[in-house]
Amino acid sequence: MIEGEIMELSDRKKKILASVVERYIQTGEPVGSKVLCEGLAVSSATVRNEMSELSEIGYLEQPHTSAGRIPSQKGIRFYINNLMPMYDISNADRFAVQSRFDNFDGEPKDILADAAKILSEITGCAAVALTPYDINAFIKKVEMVPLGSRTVLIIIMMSTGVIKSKICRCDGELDIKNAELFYNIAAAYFIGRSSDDFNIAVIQTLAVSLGDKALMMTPLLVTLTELAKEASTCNIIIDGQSKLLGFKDLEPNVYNMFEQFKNSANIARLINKGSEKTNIIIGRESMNRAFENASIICSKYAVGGRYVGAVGVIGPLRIDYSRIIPNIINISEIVGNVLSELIEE
Amino acid sequence: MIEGEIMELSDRKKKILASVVERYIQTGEPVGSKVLCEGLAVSSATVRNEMSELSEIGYLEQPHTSAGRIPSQKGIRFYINNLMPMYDISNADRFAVQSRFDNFDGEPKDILADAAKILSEITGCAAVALTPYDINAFIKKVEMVPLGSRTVLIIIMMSTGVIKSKICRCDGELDIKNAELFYNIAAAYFIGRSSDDFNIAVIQTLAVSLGDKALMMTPLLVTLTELAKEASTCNIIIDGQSKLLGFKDLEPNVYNMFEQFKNSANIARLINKGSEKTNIIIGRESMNRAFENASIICSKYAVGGRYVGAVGVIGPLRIDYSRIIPNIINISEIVGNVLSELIEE
DNA sequence: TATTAGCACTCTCTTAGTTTGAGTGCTAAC
DNA sequence: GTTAGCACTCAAACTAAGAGAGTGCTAATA
Repeated sequence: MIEGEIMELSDRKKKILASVVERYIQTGEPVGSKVLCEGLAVSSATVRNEMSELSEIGYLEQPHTSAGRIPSQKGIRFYINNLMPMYDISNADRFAVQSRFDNFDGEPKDILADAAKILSEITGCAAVALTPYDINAFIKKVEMVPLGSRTVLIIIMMSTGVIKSKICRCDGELDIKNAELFYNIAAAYFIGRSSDDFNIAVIQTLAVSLGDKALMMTPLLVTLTELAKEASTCNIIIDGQSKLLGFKDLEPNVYNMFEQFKNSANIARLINKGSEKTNIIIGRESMNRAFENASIICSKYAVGGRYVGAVGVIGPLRIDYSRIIPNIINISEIVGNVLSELIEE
Repeated sequence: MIEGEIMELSDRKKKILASVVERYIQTGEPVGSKVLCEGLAVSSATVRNEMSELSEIGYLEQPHTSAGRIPSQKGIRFYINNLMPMYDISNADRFAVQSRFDNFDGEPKDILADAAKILSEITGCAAVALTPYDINAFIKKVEMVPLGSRTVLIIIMMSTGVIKSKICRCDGELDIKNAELFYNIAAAYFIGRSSDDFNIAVIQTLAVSLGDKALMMTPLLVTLTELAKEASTCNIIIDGQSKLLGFKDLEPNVYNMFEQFKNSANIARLINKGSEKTNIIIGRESMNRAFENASIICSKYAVGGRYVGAVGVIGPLRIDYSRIIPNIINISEIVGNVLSELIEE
């Protein structure tokens, strides 16, 4: 065996590696040469020789000398890239999921919460969903609704379909004139712009130009700016976290994983990684200690032809990839379709 | 010792019980007679006799014959009711928390989320907060905002200060006339009423009376009904769940506890239990297996002079009661004040 | 040359036995 | 009522031995 790294594996080695991975995923136990030679027309000794070579090039490893082999993370990666059979999801399953989104009537985050819930149910793992984030998102509509004499609800709608509202308390009476001024300012400075186009400094400049109306308008504009920021940042929704408690492999990291889940930005980066639609992150590939024994499988959804978010599953390394991957892809496509319908009107 | 149950404990027994509870809370280890006799001017044998009697009446228990004593749940209950010193929270601490709510500008659920967060930080345990629930709550205001030609956002504001909004998709163009009709219906049938006053059946009757406008109005009214229901049900907010993973005592139940947290109604019932402002639930008193090894400490907050919700902490039985209780009470009072200010205008 | 049977070897896991130490309960004396 | 003294109990930490699964290596075989 010279230069294992770039060597093309023999068919028999591939078959053995695939068997080890599949058995390991099923049982969680190291796999010995004896059970493997049943499926191949060779003796256990031959299998042992092959396994020993697969160990040398880092695809298999041994928990200890007298145990069978388990696939290394590198081995799982090779299996996924080259050996894993890819079944398509059955039409029955597809429609079962689809039907849960029919007649959907709500905001993007509700759809994504549902998607995460379904995904968690199907997979038995934790599921993550990201709300749409589009670098080109802009404010589509701004509305205000007076709730009390000095309290208004400000509502913002983004081009991504995201809707957010926030209460704002004013320093003075909010009459028709002030409302009109607010709408004019919104139309002139906010609508059609992205949240990157303004910040507190811009608001201050704007406020100065308003003269004696500044005192009245500033809280409203600050709230609007905050809203735009919030509506433009991608939120993460997690469902079924507690299911991770059931996996022994994850036990040493489960607390850290839970802590990571609070760090939306980190998770979003992980889930959105890469430019491919579907992305699988095996253990240490995440470059995050909390997930060193976890697998993250995610699939981006497209709204209006652009990838703006993703849904995914977080589980143990020995997750049932070939069953779960098509399900995640299916849901990401359904979510994309539903969200696309929402904004096109 | 005749009839232990109703016997008044001697001062020495009280002192011993208190010492056992306090030491156990601090260390988590069974407490032996040797360490206890240091604080009392008696020998360990005397302490052993006393402990043996405290065990007989069920205030102490032994993990096994040759271990020290730990307080039983009944023992902890007695300690809390009769022996625990109650310190008041320092002014510095009080103001530190108060300052985090100054200039608060938002919805009740944001305040409660902040309260839960702070409580979880202070206590190192999971914290729960209930959004205001008032059996006498009524709809104070209804608004609608068109977002697209067939999409409107309906907004509801309750007498409790709770604000909710929801998107509704209509079957036809929503012109001024339809909007006016909607506002008229809202004023006539919804505002001033509680969510118990209407349901799908009422809406159907109402729809029939609308004649050819029914098709247009029904989705709006259904959404409004759903909103009223949602805004009237008490939501629970949980923070710091993952902190429970750190407590060994809770380990066997932590998965079940996490599952329970999804059942808002159950948790709400538990947290709102009793008529006292402050409520402590020791283990099995919760009548819920998931919490049989947990303590729940909660304190109700008042809005406009009525208890409408509560904040609380969930942790192990050996939680530091005397430090945590005043903190929970403090936060519940601050939350009540902030929420009361919000609705009075 | 690739494959295989055979066998010594390694290492975990289980079970049983031992020791240690903390802490108790009881008794008899104070 | 209190205490010193002592036998007793039990968990936890070690040790030892045996079983079992699975390996690596070697020499024979096709």
